[in-house]
Amino acid sequence: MGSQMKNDGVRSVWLRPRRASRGEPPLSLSRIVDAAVAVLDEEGIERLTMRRLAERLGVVAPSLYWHVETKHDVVDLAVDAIFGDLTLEAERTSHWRKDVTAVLYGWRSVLLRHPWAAAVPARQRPSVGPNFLAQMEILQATLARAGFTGTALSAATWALYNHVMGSASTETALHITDEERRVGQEKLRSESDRYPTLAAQGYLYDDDWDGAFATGLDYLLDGLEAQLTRP
Amino acid sequence: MGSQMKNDGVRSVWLRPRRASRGEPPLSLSRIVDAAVAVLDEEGIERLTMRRLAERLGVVAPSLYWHVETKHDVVDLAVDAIFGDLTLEAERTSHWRKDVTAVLYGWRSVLLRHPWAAAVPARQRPSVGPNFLAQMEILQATLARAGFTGTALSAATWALYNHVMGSASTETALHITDEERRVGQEKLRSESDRYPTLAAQGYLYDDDWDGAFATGLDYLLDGLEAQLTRP
DNA sequence: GATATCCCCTAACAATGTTAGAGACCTCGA
DNA sequence: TCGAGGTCTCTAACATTGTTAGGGGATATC
Repeated sequence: MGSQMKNDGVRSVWLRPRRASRGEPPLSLSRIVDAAVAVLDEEGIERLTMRRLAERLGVVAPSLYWHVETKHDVVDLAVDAIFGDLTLEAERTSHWRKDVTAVLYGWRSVLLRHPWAAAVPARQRPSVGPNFLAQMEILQATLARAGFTGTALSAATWALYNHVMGSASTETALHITDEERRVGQEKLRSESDRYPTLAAQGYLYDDDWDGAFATGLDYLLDGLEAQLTRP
Repeated sequence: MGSQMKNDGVRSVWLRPRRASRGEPPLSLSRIVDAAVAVLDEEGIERLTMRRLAERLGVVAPSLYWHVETKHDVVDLAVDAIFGDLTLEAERTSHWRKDVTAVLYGWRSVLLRHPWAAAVPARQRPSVGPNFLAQMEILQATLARAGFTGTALSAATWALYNHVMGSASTETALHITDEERRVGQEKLRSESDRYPTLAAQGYLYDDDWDGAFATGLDYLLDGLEAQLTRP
């Protein structure tokens, strides 16, 4: 019954951690964001708590609110931070397909390295941090250079965005244990009269996500290319 | 300060709602799911709580746990339920593109009518309820009939799935007030040196989501068609 | 040396998902 | 008719969460 915070109240001054022995302050926005990314990577998004985050920084939860307005801010900042690892130099070869592909594979690598990230835009709000906007700029500039304009450009951008984000998010959300997969397969097969195609095809077991991503992307790019050469 | 649940404790037996005057029991799985969909539609996903859900059913929260194991179950069931409105009869015209398009627009209409739904698969787990599986079966059967097999079939299915889900989820997550949009536009324009293409293009303001969805889908289908006619 | 500002602290709050366990009601066999 | 068991809802409580109110120490500024 409420036994977990009692001793904190009695903690004597001598044992209290002295304000960060020297130099750098214990807290700063960038330290918070770095710690948040670490927690998210190691423990997943549903384990990211203001208290856990604070603990990792040697601080208590309310202290974070001096630097941050809300927990959503932390997550938004974390998402944007991981896109900061990507290059800002768009490739500019003579093959726009290659250039676009390079950008998107960069995104994908980020999203797979930080499996919690793909779901965030759907969860609260599409990212509009500087790092992500920079990536969007690169993508759209590449497409514009390829010849897309107006609504075609907009549609192409969103289609590619959705493919990358959607693939990563379903893939990471579907990371299921082999056991669960076996059970699901069993169940699907037992109802193969209702789902004949799914059962035959092995829906959800085939886990060649990289292949599915690449092939799907090729479909999309084929369609985009056709749009360019046609009208 | 804690004034909203106090009178419940004193509520006399006479005022206590008598076990559903007659006939149907107050609770059942399907009544719970229906109520959940209603709450989600009216108040959004972050306002769906077990207590609110229970209240709508004239019941208290713990009672729900007799029928349901966890809140995730409720949401999963709600997602599957709304796909139950769709037809189970796949169209079988001679144009597979039309048939596929019909299926996907059905999905889209469901997701737009229930704007909370698109984010759920990313949030917790892709839907594998019977209604949604039935829709997947229809889609994949249609594609199979069109000539796709093996990994191509799988990639096509996921690409289309991601396009529909991704579009709906970014679109609903991005439903921003005009004010927010204006501010964002302002900011982007003020940094147009950093994001020249985005600023020129009007990234995030152009809100012709239907157009973007349709055009993007056409790109994808063009690519798929090319794949079919080629080897 | 006083004052203000910055930054972290303790304490507490309301809200949430969920569990433990009591008891009302119904069914059914003896 | 009685009682046992099952079905379902209740009250009570818990731990955990995001967040706020406000105290107070350190540091800079005059």
